Amino acid sequence: MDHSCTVYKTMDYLAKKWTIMILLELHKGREWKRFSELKASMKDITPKVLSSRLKELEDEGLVENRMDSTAFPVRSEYRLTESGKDLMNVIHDIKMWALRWKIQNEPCKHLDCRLCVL
Amino acid sequence: MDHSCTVYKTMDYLAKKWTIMILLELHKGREWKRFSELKASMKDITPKVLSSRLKELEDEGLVENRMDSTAFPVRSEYRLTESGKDLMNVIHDIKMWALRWKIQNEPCKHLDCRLCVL
DNA sequence: CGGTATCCTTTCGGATACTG
DNA sequence: CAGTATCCGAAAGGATACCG
Repeated sequence: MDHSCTVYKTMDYLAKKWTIMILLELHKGREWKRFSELKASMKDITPKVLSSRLKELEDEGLVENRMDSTAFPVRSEYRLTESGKDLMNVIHDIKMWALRWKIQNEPCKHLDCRLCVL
Repeated sequence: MDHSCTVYKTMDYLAKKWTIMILLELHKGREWKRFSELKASMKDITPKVLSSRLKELEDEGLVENRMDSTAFPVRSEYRLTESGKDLMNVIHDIKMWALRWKIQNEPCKHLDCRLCVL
């Protein structure tokens, strides 16, 4: 397997567990979201996984973080970058493909599919 | 994590190791490709993984198989279905996104990026 | 040829406790 | 609050041998 393939590399982190959901949460509503807020919005995600996904997405340039260390407790927030927002269009294309060819699929349950911001 | 999300489910099998490469191989050149031919074209893939990926893709309706059991040795061939071909457009969109935002990436090495059928 | 069966290593992610 | 550290079980995938 060749990890130099740009498509492969992209899929590789996008498909990790929770990644899409995190992007989705960051895409909804207000820009900046706190760690605890993200955690609360995703039932069952563990802090370890959330932390490591956010770090990966930062490394890939899809997410940016700002921190206020002077505050106590420390305030840390995340949002999508421009490339992150643009990626949501691609994810939308994936959804459209799926709806074109997978009509027999059950609608998503964790979110109302019609309200899904994807 | 909710496995009812159609986007998540799609990403889930697309990002498995070798899947994209297999789709790419099926997308190139002649329609029907033999098992051994696919295997030979992907250095290092094991028969177990190739077999299981092809099965997943068949289950998802992206790939179809035809077999001639009367021949000896048995002749088995695979090709993309219509939805599989359509998915290549989505994969192309992913590539375009990556090229838009990841210009600093090294070009792919396993294939000449400019010749890549994606 | 076109796979399957078996074994084994590595990676992933869940659970939980802890800290500045 | 915003993570990190540790431990653990499950699952993925590589290596290899084998079979109709």
